[in-house]
Amino acid sequence: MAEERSLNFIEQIVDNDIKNGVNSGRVQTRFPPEPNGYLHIGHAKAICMDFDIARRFGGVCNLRFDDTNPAKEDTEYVDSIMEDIKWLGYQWGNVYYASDYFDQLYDLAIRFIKEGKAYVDEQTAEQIAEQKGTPTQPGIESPYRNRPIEENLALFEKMNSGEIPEGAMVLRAKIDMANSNMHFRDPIMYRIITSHPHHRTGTKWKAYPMYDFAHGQSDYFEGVTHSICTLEFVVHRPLYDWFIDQFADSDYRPHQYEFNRLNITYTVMSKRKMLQLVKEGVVAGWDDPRMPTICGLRRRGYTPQAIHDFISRIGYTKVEGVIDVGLLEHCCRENLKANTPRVMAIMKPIKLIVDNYPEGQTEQLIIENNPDNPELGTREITFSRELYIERDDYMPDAPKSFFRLTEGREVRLKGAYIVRCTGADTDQYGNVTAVHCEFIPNTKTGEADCNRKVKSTINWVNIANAAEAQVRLYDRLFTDENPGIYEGDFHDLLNPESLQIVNGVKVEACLANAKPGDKFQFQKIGYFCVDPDSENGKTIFNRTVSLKDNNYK
RNA sequence: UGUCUAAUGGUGUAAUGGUAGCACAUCUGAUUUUGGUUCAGCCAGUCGAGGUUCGAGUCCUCGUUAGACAACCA
Repeated sequence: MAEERSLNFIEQIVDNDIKNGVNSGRVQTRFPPEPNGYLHIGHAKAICMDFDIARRFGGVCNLRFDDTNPAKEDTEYVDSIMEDIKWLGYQWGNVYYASDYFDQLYDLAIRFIKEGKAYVDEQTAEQIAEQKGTPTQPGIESPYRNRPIEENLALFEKMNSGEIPEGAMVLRAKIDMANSNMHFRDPIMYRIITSHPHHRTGTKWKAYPMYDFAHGQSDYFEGVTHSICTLEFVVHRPLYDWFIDQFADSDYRPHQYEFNRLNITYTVMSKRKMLQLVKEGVVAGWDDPRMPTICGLRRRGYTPQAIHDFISRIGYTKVEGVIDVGLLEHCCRENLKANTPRVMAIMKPIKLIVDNYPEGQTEQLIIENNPDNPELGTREITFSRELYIERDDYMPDAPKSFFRLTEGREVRLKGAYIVRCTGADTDQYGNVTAVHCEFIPNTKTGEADCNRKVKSTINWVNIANAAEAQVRLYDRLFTDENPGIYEGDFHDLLNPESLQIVNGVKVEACLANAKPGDKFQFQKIGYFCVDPDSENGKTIFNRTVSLKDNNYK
């Protein structure tokens, strides 16, 4: 690659840190998902950042599950997260869990108490919230703030032994109730959770650390140098640094950097809303092809390459914006274009009878799988007197701008003859039941008259050996460009036509053997991927993305 | 009426004090055995006002606008 894109702002920081010998010039990152949902394309952006920084600067990226809230977390998610990261093409150095550090964090909390930097508060959540103040008003101190150290120690131990019920007490850092940064107003370090066992430690612990008391410490324990996250954590950074400064015993420090999270038009990128869509059955599951989850995109037919291309094009900055979903689709087409066979599928079939082609006769034609990529080879298709074509490819009394079949007009049947339309049969209601045509001899590829000019080439499949398929046409889940910021109920914005199922689609015989995950271009229609729901004899195709919009239709 | 973060074509991003460039989208024309692709072209931008400088998108000041933050979530 001759042209090298410029470094993004975080890569520049890492580059400078190495030059300046910060943390001995070491680079260590981590991807820290909470195992409480499936990864989505926003996570993919973070994954690419964390892993690519490590790869590019000769460091390591570890996987760390931020599992400090047993009420929300589950091993189901751990497994899917690992699968999705691997699918994107990355391999972590080590797998860590924040829960691995529960002992260390507990000891650290005790140290904070002993140093007079933490206290047990037994007010209700509401009282604590009230005393927190507002951004423009300082908070007020808890009446328990100056409890003797020995009492704090004893109560904290009880918080974790099960003697104190959930919600009755918390451990708070004693910092500054008037700080302009709300996160410094005596943040909660530990809370009690007894209603849900932890997915790894079971019921061993009753008190669990909060994010702010766990994340930075975990980074420190592991030796992370660059702790990269999204912009909403900017306000947490001073606290991240503060906690570490209280106990760090060397010059080494992890540093947090933040980039803009990914928003895409016509979709939501919040785990909470996605979970809601799944639970309410609005979509069929986390891997529903309409979901922006990694597994959803995979099932939809997106490739890791397409996702990487997309991520590299959108870049990393500190500006919050919304990416046009059209860019994602562009990257997908771009990747699939040369890598998928192009086949013929007829969505709304109507019979085409070639009246001057002998009844009972067939011929095998050789057709390229992808004219843009000869490596994909060729295949055989069967031509005969009776074919299926798209109903929309015939129009009686068509205007001049219609390039396809109408009485007297000629089109090419893709990979076969040029035919002239001679008319159509209609039923008693005037509906077209079959189209008639005559083929023009010597117009097949390579034959004498093959260069005869026609306005259009249309798709067809042979009736006798066509395979039948179900096609699932997916569209955007929301009708609004930015459903994420809609103030009302987001159900209002759901697109009722986000899934359209088409049965009775006629496809080339060769597709009868297609396997889940196989990808094709249905010529003139779009890119399709075989769905795992397919059964023997009933192939289901998901539309990954349509071809760019036609001028006509 | 707090703190923090940011502001470059419609959208996303680059230019690291020295020619404002790229991509997507839109539109136009050519090519095409996909009304796809490809190729060529058009349109279109530094939030505002001062200042520093030979020179400012970039540095400084003051505005304006937008977003984040007041979970026992992460």
